[in-house]
Amino acid sequence: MASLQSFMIKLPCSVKELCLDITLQCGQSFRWKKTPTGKWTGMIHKTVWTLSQDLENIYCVLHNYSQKDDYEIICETKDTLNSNSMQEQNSTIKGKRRPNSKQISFVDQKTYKRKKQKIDENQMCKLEVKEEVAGSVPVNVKSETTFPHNADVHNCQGLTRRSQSKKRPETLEESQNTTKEFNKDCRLQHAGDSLISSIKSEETCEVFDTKDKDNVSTILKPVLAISDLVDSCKEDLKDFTSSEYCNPPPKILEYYTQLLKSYFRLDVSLQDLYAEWSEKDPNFARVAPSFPGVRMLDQPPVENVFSFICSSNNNINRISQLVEKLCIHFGDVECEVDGKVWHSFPRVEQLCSSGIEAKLRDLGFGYRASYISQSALFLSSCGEEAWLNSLKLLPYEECHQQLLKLTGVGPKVADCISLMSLDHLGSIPVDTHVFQIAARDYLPELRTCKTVTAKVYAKISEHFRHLYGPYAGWAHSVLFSADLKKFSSAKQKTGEQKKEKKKQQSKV
DNA sequence: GAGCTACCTCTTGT
DNA sequence: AACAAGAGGTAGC
Repeated sequence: MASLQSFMIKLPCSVKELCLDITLQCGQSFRWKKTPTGKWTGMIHKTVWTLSQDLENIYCVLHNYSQKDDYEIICETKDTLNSNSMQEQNSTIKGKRRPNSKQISFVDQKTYKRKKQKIDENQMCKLEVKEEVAGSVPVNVKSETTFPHNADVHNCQGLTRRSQSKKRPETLEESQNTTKEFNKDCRLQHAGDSLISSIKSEETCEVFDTKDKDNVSTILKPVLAISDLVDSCKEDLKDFTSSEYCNPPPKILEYYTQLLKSYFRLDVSLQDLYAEWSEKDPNFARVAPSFPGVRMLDQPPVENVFSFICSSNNNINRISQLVEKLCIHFGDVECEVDGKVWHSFPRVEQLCSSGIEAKLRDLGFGYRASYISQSALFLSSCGEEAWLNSLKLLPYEECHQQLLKLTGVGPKVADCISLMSLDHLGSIPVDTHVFQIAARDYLPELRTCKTVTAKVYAKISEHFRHLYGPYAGWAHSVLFSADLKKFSSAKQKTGEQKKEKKKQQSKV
């Protein structure tokens, strides 16, 4: 394995805009693992990250950064990033990206890894060029102190920002000062030490009152273990002063920052959308405060296709196990983090090998084994990821129809893929949960239906699309998260259910 | 075309 | 302990 380095990117992003704890375990993505310290480790395309957050920022540590990537990233993204930002400007209204905008996916830019293998032989020559491109930044020197780059590229529209961007330090002394300054800045400014200690008791979660009365209290109430959040933040402050991180050139930071922003779709202002949906739907308004920052990820389509083929008749835990098996047995080794080896999600060609169906059956995929092997062959014949990406340009209905050609992909899975990796943000995947929610809270006439037939499916998805508009799929995921069993403790602690619990306890 | 059922395996509930 | 039901469905009849 090439020598790999780590660095950290701090993304200014309110927990109201992105809540990792909900977003990463509400069944969109199956590869994020929560560490004992409450952080999240997982992969974004071929990069391995550990993420944590406090109320105002997301801290992202990249584990498998290789300086060998520099040259290609700098050269290949120079144009695409520019064209992307231009497209973003063109397609942005009041901090929101227009749904179905024909934006070039970040995934398309990430083919550099494969190309990288081809030019590895010429690496030395390339690296020399790289230094010229990168300018005066000493990419090969591991700095004594790390500077958390809070560059302008981090500026997300519609997101709250604590600190303004700072000038990059020129000398070691400057760097140290800036680091100190940054650490000071990075602390929970609204929450003093007394708050940090008091916040650990559960009661104070309800009255999380700070100088910022911008309803932080109502947001973070029950669903998050706030003490965990604060603990993890404290730990990150320690991490920032660590010398284990390298100091990559600004272009590289820009590239990876863009990768993160793209993955989390941070160009969309969630708070605006929540307000809009709450106005349209009292039920949403009731549920939303306990489930802030539930955001649709922009995931690699190939990974999504096979992950959701595994999802049929399975719960999230088991889907995660199956996806993990796919990666371990057919993907490439990327790096090791805290003793765990991370594998990339297999490419289509890796899922086309002979005898794969039998192997998958042995691994416990059951009847999904043949779906996976057939779909892999189909994708291989029609252009793999490029074909999937081309579906972004089609109207939603056509995209949906095309996806149904894949064996093992029915209406629900097709909608998951459309919504989570093909930019069709109005797609509503109707599963048993959504069916139950719809019958219970929106369409009582469905209560007599035993199963989700095509007719019922269409009725439910159209209802939600009409109710919520172009980002209906995002709103649906909030309702879906609120209904998930794993978050039921959050619901229990809210409102009347909490009172009922107390009553019952006092009776005993 | 609408509706029913088998399908793999694992977890959860009784 | 043993068994049934259900799990973010789909294909085939």
